[in-house]
Amino acid sequence: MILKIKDFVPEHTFECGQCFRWEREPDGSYIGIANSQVVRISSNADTVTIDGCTDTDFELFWRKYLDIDRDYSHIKASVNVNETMNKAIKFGSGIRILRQDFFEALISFIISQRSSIPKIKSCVDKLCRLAGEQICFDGKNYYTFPDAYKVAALSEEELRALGVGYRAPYILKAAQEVANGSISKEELEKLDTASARERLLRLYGVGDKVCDCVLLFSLGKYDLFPSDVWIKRVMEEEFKTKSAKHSGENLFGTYSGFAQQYLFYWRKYNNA
DNA sequence: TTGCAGGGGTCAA
DNA sequence: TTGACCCCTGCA
Repeated sequence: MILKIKDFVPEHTFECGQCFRWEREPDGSYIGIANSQVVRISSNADTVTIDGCTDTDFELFWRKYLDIDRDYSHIKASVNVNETMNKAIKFGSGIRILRQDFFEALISFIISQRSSIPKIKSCVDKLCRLAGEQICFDGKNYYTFPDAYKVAALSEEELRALGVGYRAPYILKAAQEVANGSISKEELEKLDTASARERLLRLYGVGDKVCDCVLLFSLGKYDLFPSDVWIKRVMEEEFKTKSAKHSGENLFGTYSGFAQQYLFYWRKYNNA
């Protein structure tokens, strides 16, 4: 599958902190797994190649997952409000916000709290190996993210053995609530952003940051501006404000999530 | 080798 | 508003 597309650089999209299951290969391509499918994505100039994906797979899943139909040049123009944003947008010019699975995002971002990206990836990978389904791609084995029933059936001890520490009971309770239907993607999708936040925050172990990441990266609530240490730093340094989330959402409105990703990626990885 | 600080937070007091 | 929390990594 070969696409003509602007504003999509695999490195920017898969390394900007929104996802934990895409790995860079020696040739610069990325292999990842979503929707029980493994694919390899590479790019040059205005062309993106997806290996391991049929036309049907693309239309049914990857088009939406990769946010192919969104006009990012319009978004960039809208959030380019000052010199800082201009630099951040140039630095992460190929970022796209993925539409990830709700349950996977929920558990992954619960795991992410007070943890580094390599550690998060390692824990998520161990969880998938423990409870996911094996898929072979290019001679190697990959594992799907387990569904809520599988995770809910694990014991707290099994989860702790993955290295998630005090987050084990958070993961277990969240999985149980999704498995028994007391919270669902469908329910949250129907709610406006404020109501969806209120509902998701009722989950034990889900605070402001995790909540906003889940809603932004799996349900497309783009008016959220998840605020972590990096965003707080950049908002304080460049925008002279201490209330990062509030200021970001006021400034960027319906495009807050995109602005947040450009700023996060720039502040964390631009060491110039 | 050992010790310690800190990492994409959240809960409870 | 503050301390505790689980585990791992990097660095004296």
